[in-house]
This record gives sequence, C-alpha cells and structure tokens, in this order.
Amino acid sequence: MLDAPLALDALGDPSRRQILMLLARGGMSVSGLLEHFDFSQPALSKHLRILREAGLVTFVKDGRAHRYELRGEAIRDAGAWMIELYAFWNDRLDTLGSTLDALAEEDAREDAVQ
Amino acid sequence: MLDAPLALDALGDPSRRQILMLLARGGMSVSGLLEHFDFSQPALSKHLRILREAGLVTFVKDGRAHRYELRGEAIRDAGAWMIELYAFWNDRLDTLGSTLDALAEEDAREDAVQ
DNA sequence: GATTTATATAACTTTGCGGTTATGCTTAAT
DNA sequence: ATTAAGCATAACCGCAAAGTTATATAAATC
Repeated sequence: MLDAPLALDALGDPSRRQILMLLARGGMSVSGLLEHFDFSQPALSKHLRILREAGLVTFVKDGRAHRYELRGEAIRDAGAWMIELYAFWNDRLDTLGSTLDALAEEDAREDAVQ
Repeated sequence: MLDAPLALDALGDPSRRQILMLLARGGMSVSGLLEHFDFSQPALSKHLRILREAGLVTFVKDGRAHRYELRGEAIRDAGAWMIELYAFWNDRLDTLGSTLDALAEEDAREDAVQ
C-alpha cells in the first residue's frame, strides 16, 4: 500500500476544508475569503500558509492582493489514495485499475487544454 | 458543494492512517495492531476510539480480543468527496458523474455478493 | 510623501491532542 | 479460585496548533 499523502494532515481541519471548498469555485483574495469566517486575518493567513506548504493551494500576486487558487491535482491525489485504500480493502484491484485509469485520462485531457 | 465528511478529522493523523492501512488487509486485534507501533496500548486504544466515532472502523468481540475491521464505505465516501471537489474545481461535472457512477456500480456489485 | 489597504509575520496565550502511567473490567488459562 | 491476558478508561503531562494582538512590508490612493 502506498503512503498516504501529507496533504491529509492539512485536510484534518474543518476551516481549511472550508477554504478549499470556497477556492474550488475560483480564485479568491485573502480578504475575499475572510468574509466567510469568524476568525481574524492572521488566523486565515496561517491556514493559507499550511495549505500552501501542503501543496493544496498556490497564490499569485495581483497588485496588493494575493489571489489564492486551489491546486486540484493535490486534492485529486488525496482522494485517489482513499479510493485506492477502499479498493484494496474491497479486494477488487480491478476497481483500483479502472479508477486510476479514469483519473489519468482526466489528467491527460486537462494537460491538453493548458 | 457538499459538506466534507467528519471522517477527515480522524484521517488527519499519520498513526491513524497507518492503522487504516493495516486494517485494509483484514481484521486485526488490538494486540496485533500494537506490534506495528511504538506507542503504548492505551495510546492505540485512544486512536481506535477516534476512528470508531468517526465511523471508519468497527470491532467485534472475539473472546477477550477485539477484532477491529475497516469500514470501507466511510473511506470511500471521504475519497469520493475529494474527487468531487476536484471535479468541481476542474469544471467538469461530467467527470463527477462518471466517477460517482463507477463507485455506485462497485457498491451494487458489493451488495450483490454479500 | 503621507495615508490607507492588503497581506504576512512575530510574539504570546490557550486549548486540544497525543502521549504516558495507573487502574478496572472481562475472558481465558491453570 | 487465582492468575494472567486483552482491552478500555481515567487522570495527568507536555507540546503543538489554532487563536489572539501588535507590527512589518508592499502597493495603491490621495
């Protein structure tokens, strides 16, 4: 069995998962994100740093704003690991193959348009 | 976007992920699991409690031993949530459909043999 | 150039979590 | 019946993590 992705450590926090759900809709600035939370701006910046170091988000400077963006591949990899674990448990490695094949196919299509 | 599964909180710990990987190979007793770790038996029991309350494992009493088992569906659901998030981010809801369809199909097959 | 806006970092506080030892309960063994 | 084995819980400890306020930097505005 493959090692679990580090990203799962960062995903263990509800606020960070909420951030990722917001970013899945599109890039957002820190102040834009902040409107959706009760805690302070530094607290949000700390979460964003953790997500960055886990490879789950990136940002681009846009004037004085930092536009954060989701790194979907990292999310996908974490999800794939779980599906893989499920498939292994389920004693159906054919499922594993088809699932990962489907993901790889998606990836190829994505790369093509970029 | 759907809420993230609570299970992800429990998955935020490397030791617990290791436990799940061991259990994916088949049910194990606490003492059996303990051989794979450096910490004490109470520490392991606390991890198992958290995994139980997250719905990720169950156990059956077997004499004085407790045989823990993985609840694959919970893992699958957590993985599916991430794949779903990825698909949403990737602006390809057709992918979401096909991925979840594939999982549902797997599930149906599983139910059939049980 | 002074001020305001946007974000990050530093320093600090507090709380939660993962670890420990000690103990209790249940079941098997002798 | 005692003893031992397997596991869970209680009580406690230390530290990391999530929060705070204060401050620094960089860019836009006036």
